[in-house]
Amino acid sequence: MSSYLTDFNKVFESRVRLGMMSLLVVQEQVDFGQIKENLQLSDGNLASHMAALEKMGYVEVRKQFIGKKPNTTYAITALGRQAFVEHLASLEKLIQQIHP
Amino acid sequence: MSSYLTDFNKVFESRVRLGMMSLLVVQEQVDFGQIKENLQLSDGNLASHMAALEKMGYVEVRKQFIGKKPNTTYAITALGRQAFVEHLASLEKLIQQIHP
DNA sequence: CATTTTAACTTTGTATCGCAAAGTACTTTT
DNA sequence: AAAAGTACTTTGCGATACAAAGTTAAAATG
Repeated sequence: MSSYLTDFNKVFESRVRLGMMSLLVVQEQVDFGQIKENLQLSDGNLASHMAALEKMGYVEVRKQFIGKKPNTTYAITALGRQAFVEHLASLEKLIQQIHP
Repeated sequence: MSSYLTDFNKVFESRVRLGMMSLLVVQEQVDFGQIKENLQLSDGNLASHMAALEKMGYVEVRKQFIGKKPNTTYAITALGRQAFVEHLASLEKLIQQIHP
């Protein structure tokens, strides 16, 4: 397989996880509600896709209380940032190869 | 969902189909063997992913004999080229938004 | 002529995925 | 006490991905 394809990260082949990482890479803290609204996901779907990113070590969870309400925020890890940036670089490379 | 994500084409969310379209968009004729070798696919996997692209009208099949051997080549359609270029444009847009 | 090979599939079986809906736990608001 | 909010987990089901094996038809080989 050509290198620019093997470089793609399997975990980012999902529209939902791509969207999550896109939010997390530009904003250091994103909470459950923001992600849910922005990506229009059900609670369960959000949780399971986010769990996949956590499992890879790409995302960290922070649980806190805001006032009296529980609040879950997510943050990208250094590893996650690196992996995502590399994935985007591979995409860019593919695009370059196709219409330089 | 943010627009740059809804614009993604579901059929191109697969590494294999992305690879196929990448080959087809730069080379007008690509045959079964070339694709198989380039993407390292089993016959069956190749055929079924290609069938998905055909079903969308993105790819055309051309069967012929080269000498005495049967030969199947694939070619991108105008529709396929358009869809793929739009998909790449959405990816590019995402990348731009993330690190302009 | 019979067997094997080649090309390109199709079928089958299995494992994984994606998603909605429902259920859970704990707390707060009413 | 009951209802609602937050963040899940579980369940169930249809779709997907893949390898492996089976199929078809012609060609090459013995």
